[in-house]
Amino acid sequence: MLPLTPAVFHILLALANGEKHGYGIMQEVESFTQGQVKMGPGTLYGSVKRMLTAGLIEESEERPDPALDDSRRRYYRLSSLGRRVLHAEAQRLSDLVTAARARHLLNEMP
Amino acid sequence: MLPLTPAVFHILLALANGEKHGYGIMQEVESFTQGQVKMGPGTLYGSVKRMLTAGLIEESEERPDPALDDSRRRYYRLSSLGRRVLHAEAQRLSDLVTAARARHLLNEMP
DNA sequence: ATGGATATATCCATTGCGGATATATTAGGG
DNA sequence: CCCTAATATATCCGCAATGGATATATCCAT
Repeated sequence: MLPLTPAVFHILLALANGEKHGYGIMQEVESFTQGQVKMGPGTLYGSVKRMLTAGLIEESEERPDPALDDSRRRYYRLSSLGRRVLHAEAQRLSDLVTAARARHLLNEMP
Repeated sequence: MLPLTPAVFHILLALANGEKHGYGIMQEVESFTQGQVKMGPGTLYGSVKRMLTAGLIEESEERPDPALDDSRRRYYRLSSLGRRVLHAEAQRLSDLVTAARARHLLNEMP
């Protein structure tokens, strides 16, 4: 299942903080990457559909305070599989970063 | 230009240690990832061709000691652009790892 | 000399990306 | 109240990347 595509990894990472709706994921990814990664709707909703099929995420039926809600929204959360996959991918990336650091390709420890 | 595909990143990382030939890159990626990432010839040579076009790598004319050489081999090295791109991608990944760690998705510092 | 590993190359089906487009709803200003 | 912009989801489609299959040639050890 690994490596994950950047889109899938960003979506999982955004959901690790708690459930979110599609558009919210898009915004969080853009703000997190300071606008460097702009996920268009095709990528977002296409990825979400594939991730639902793969069992990485689940649609949540819980709605927040109706005053803050929007009836159009569909909320998603990590599945336990999704959390495990995210963990494994983060570990894989961490190993890559360590290797890059060993090759003097990075500034010192964050 | 970022994010890089896993194949391109692995190739750049393998070349950061010094110039290598295609097959050697394949072996290094497989051993580095403990067999988790197996880069087939289609991916390797296809990626190399694209990376030459993009100016990330250059073919090297220098041959090692003829006793250790193999006339079929084609050696590649990082270009200065390739090194800068690799640096930027490593930094990007490092930021992702930091974010993952903040979300308690990783074991402590390596 | 023969076979297996080494080495490069191309083809192609499948998949993922991402811009364009469409449509509906919500919120806010005039 | 109305109109617009932002929000929100969804699909289509061209393009690029992946990776297995295939092909071919060379090197090395037995």
